[in-house]
Amino acid sequence: MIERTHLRILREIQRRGSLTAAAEALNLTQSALSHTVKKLERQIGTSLWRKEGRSLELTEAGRYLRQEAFRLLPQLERIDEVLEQFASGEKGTLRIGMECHPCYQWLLKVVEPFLSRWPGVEVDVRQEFQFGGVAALFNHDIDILVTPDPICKKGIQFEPVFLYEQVLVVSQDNPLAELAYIEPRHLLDQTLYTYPVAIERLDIYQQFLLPAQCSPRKHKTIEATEIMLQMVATNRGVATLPQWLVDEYSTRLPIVAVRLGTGGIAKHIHLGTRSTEVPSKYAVGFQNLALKIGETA
Amino acid sequence: MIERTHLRILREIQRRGSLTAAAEALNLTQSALSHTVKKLERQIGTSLWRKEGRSLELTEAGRYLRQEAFRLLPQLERIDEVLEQFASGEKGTLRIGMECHPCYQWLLKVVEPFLSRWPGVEVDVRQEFQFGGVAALFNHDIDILVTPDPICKKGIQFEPVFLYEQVLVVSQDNPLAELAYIEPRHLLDQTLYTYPVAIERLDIYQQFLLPAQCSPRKHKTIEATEIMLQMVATNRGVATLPQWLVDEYSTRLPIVAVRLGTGGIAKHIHLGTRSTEVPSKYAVGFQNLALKIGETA
DNA sequence: CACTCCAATGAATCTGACTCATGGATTGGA
DNA sequence: TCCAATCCATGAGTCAGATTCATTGGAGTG
Repeated sequence: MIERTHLRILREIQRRGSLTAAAEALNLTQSALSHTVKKLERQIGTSLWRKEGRSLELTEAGRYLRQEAFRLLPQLERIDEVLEQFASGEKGTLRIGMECHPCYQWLLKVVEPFLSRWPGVEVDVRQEFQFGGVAALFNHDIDILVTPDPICKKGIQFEPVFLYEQVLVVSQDNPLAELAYIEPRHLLDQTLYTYPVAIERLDIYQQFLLPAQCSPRKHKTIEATEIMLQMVATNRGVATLPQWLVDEYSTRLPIVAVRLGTGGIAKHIHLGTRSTEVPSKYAVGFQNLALKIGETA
Repeated sequence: MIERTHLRILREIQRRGSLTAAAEALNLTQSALSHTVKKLERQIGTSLWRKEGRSLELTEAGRYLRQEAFRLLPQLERIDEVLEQFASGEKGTLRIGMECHPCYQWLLKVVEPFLSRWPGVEVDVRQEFQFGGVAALFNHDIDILVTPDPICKKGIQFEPVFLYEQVLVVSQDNPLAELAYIEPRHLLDQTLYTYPVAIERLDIYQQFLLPAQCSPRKHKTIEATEIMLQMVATNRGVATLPQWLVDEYSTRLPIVAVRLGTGGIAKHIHLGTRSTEVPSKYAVGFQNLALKIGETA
């Protein structure tokens, strides 16, 4: 069985021209190399060198093996390098799970500087979880969970990275646009657009409408943010979105953000990670970037 | 440093699904494998598996290494195979040196069955030697020397493989064609064609003309046998060639072979080899084939 | 002929790969 | 829920084989 050392010996003897010099290059004694070579030749049943004067000349089998050595050794060395990168945290894949629709817009802002800071790292964003984001974290399907609803559980830790206010978006033409803040009853005759998720996960219901035992005239779900806002802009209904997200669209669309209730609805984007293991360098780097961007926003 | 065993472990754990099963497949204890894996992980500084329940799941670095294992191991195993072929004598290159021009025709008859008998062996025929065929044998430039003039020397052995008669070739129109045998004086008014080699190596001079102190009217050299015989056929001159070679052309060309002297000139093709080393199986096979074909001819 | 360079070899040593014995964790079934 | 089975981890001890040391012998060189 040809081992890596054998290939290295072949290559080094070729490069240095003599067994003695090769031994030195390999940090071995001449004797060690001679023994190893003899053993290899005995093992494979054919000689690889023949003595020519006081130096060595490769046999045909030896020339074949030398050729393979020069071909394969760089590949093995490349493996070492790549593994080193994995070990140092320069290389890898960061799998990010998303549990809130608008978070995606925010995530894009973090991913961009992240990718240029960590050129060896792939980013993989997943949004559909059979058993929820926390389970996906547990199963190692993702490494970081982006969610506004941290579910404290053993082995999982959450860290808030971005504070924002959830607001009502209405058309400039909507009378609600004039109000200082919205009360639940204001929505009684409005059509409400939301992302298609369970009502339990919609803050507008949980923190605003249900406590006041109100409900909108109609509730429609839309997947795409852009289209949802176009519906709002043309005064077909109202929607709830993060303040910062509305700001981004309000220059292009005739929409207005209005506070929900007197104090507004405050939300935090949290990053969830497994607390049982040491995170990769780049995962930590991602969290730091997320925090930094959360502060400046 | 990734070693071949590491790659084998990666592959076997993948194939068998568990470390214990892989250990069995590799003729090792589960403990040995566990130790080796741990050591490897410590060495490269990153884990390759993580415990998932009671089985192992590859990490990203592990998946990378597994992929490389499945890519590289077959190549290493191929090397083992090829070296085995070299060792068994199924594979290699037989380098044949030629010292006589007409020998080439004879050689072709041997090479053809040789190539089909030894499919893994390359044949390399060389004809130009700076310091002669024997030196080429010594320098390992060739493995077998085909020559009619064995030069006994220590470390080289010769074996006769083919006996033939050297004859004079003349046109059917040439009066010499009627003779039972040629005497030296018959060539005094003939043009003699030979291959372009030193006169010392031409038997027609050494064994026939010079002893009788005769020489032909003209001596011209031609490299190609076919053209030489066409010159002879059109009665532009005469030539000396092996009997068997003339026989092959005499059906197509109006030429006749005539014995040189009363007893003729007998020649042997010899095969020279190095006596200091064990010849490869296929070299021995070549000699046997040469002998067999020499007998049937 | 002396000297240098290089490889081969035998004996001694020492590293590290492997085994043995055992424990802890997980899983499936009674 | 408990038991048995399965799987991996770990520490201690063993042993083969890789390596070194010391020496020899051959082949060029001046």
